[in-house]
Amino acid sequence: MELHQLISRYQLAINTIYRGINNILKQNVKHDITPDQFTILQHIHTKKICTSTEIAKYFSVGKSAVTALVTRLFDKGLIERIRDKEDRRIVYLKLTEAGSELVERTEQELYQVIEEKLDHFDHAEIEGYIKSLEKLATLMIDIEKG
Amino acid sequence: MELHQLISRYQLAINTIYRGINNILKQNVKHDITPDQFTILQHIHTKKICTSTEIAKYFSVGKSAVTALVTRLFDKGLIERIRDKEDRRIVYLKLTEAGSELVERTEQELYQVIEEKLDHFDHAEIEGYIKSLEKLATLMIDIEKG
DNA sequence: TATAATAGTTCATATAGTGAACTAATCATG
DNA sequence: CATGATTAGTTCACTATATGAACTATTATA
Repeated sequence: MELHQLISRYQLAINTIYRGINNILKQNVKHDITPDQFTILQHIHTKKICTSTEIAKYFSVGKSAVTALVTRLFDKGLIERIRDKEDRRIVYLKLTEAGSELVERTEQELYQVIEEKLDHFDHAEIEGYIKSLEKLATLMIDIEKG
Repeated sequence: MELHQLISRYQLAINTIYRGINNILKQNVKHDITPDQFTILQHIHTKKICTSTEIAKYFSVGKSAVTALVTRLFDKGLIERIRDKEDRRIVYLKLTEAGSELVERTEQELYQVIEEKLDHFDHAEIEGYIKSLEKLATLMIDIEKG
């Protein structure tokens, strides 16, 4: 099997999967925010607290894009900006009570939808696929570093 | 293993992988087009010929978004619009000579970059991951249908 | 033939991205 | 310790992509 062909199959598969997930997000992330905004909220939620620069690096976008996005979420009352007292350049981002609730409620809704859909399939088989995915993710990180 | 936890791991892995690919695209798709535009060109290239409506359905976006994107590609001389003679509502989209060349050249460049990176890893192992990915893609299509 | 449906475009508007120029704060070195 | 470099974040002008409603033109159908 040629690497060339593998890459092409890989690209097709990953696009199909990603489109599928994105559709599930589009159809189920309600509450007046976009899928992108939800992704950022989710990121802050798992990190508890973080900065714009961290988000920009993690998602590989410019800092100005993050400022704009964060401002929209701030205006909706979903995150707060807290200045560091030691280093006053840094602004920490943290979910507000409303933001946490929104993330948790939406995750629950998403899980319910996905679980219903996955219930017809063999769980052990699915777990196998996901382990492969995780190894691929590790490989991707290795590739990006070196 | 709970489904809930599996989904969460899945989401993290797929995001990592997708971000990685997107970065490779961003860094390597030159030639004055965006990654989104390249994706559409690639789609038309594999289909040989298709319509705006097909693209809109495939990528789950509105027809007006496709019109805008196609217009940009048309203005760059990368695709042509051909009216159906039987049904004059339909406009077929096809790559121009320049468009085909751009897709093929860019794919070659991408493959070269990725192959270099993958060369340090076990090919059989990678093939296993990709087979898992493909099964997951099939599962995703099943989920979307039913 | 009148009415539905379909393919695609146009328009107003919102979101998300870039990169350059900027402010403010901190670091680092001669 | 002063000055220059670096860092964090914002602002601005601009572009790309997305939505949905209203529209034109064409074809299908009852």
